[in-house]
Amino acid sequence: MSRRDAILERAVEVASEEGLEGLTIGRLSSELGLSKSGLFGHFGSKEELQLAAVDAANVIFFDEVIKPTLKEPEGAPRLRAYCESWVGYLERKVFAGGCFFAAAAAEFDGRPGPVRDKLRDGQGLWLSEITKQAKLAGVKDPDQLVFEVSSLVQGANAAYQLFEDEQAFTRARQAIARLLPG
Amino acid sequence: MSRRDAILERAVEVASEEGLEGLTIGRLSSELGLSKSGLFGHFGSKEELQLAAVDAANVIFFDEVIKPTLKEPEGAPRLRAYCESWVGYLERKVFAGGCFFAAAAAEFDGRPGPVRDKLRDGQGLWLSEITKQAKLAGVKDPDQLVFEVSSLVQGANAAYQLFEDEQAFTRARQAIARLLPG
DNA sequence: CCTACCGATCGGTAGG
DNA sequence: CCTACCGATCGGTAGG
Repeated sequence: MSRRDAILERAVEVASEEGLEGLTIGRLSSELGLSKSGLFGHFGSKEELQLAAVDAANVIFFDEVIKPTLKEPEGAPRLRAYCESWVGYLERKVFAGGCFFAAAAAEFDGRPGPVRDKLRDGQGLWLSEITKQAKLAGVKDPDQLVFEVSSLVQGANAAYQLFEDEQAFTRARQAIARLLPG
Repeated sequence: MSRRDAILERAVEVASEEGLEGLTIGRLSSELGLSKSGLFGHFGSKEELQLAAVDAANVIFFDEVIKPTLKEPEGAPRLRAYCESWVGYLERKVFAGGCFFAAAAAEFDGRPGPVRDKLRDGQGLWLSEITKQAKLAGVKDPDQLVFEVSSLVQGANAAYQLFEDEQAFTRARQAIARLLPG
């Protein structure tokens, strides 16, 4: 693992807990025991550091959520696996501060620029992949189903983060089961 | 309207767009044309300003969402009115940056302290009021219903804020209609 | 990768 | 409510 990767590992953790704006160069460098300018040199600007952190979080999401489901056949089984894996990713607390993407989207949805664009594109890609599986599964209104599943997953994350409500994951699973075909 | 109220009106707007941490005393005072220490004197600390902004947002939420529904009889009609009013509040764009509470909760859910506590208590009160109406309406699992409705409303807010998807409000209404009794 | 520095801004205070 | 100030920290640069 390169030094850059080590920085990004810590950056993603900090950002999930305190936001992408809380990712200050001074704080991150002192936590990792290198100078500000040493860290800065790996990225060139704070915005580039934020973009790199989003890329690193996207890789983690792929490894933790998507990759383990790829053995399931496309259509209904894959759709079901995506949903279970997505809730499981929250339940396993992959990021210390809850879903990195929910936190980052809430923080940047009102700030136009490349960070917002990267977040939107990444989440858009994931939602369209679920939609594709819903279509293959013969769901009547795939966009509506994906809106509902996505809302329930986000809702479980928010309920757990604010109320420490562990039941939220079970509630999300129960609601999603009612929506899936079969 | 007192000067303090005028400050809070602007503070709530800024916080919905850029977060409660983006509410800097210097920025807010220059936007409102008074000195930093002049503004500071109304609150005493940044945290007190944030707490006052949450209180102000709670008042707006009550006036915009709850008050107009109080003419409906308790139980199923009130429950239905709460849901419609809650989605309508997003659709009407009461706050410039979307739901103040969703943004603030995402920002503070990882930061223990009085701001987080006030957000959690305010949202808890609202959720328990909806749950009460669901019980009166004879819903079998009121907590589950409220989890789902709340997720769908939050999901619509998030989808609109990140993707500018105006359809999200209709999708939330459609899903909620399937959950409500009658 | 480092030290040493820049101007700007932060939250907050003193004193009036 | 104001001016004037405090130490700390911000993102970023110069130079090695």
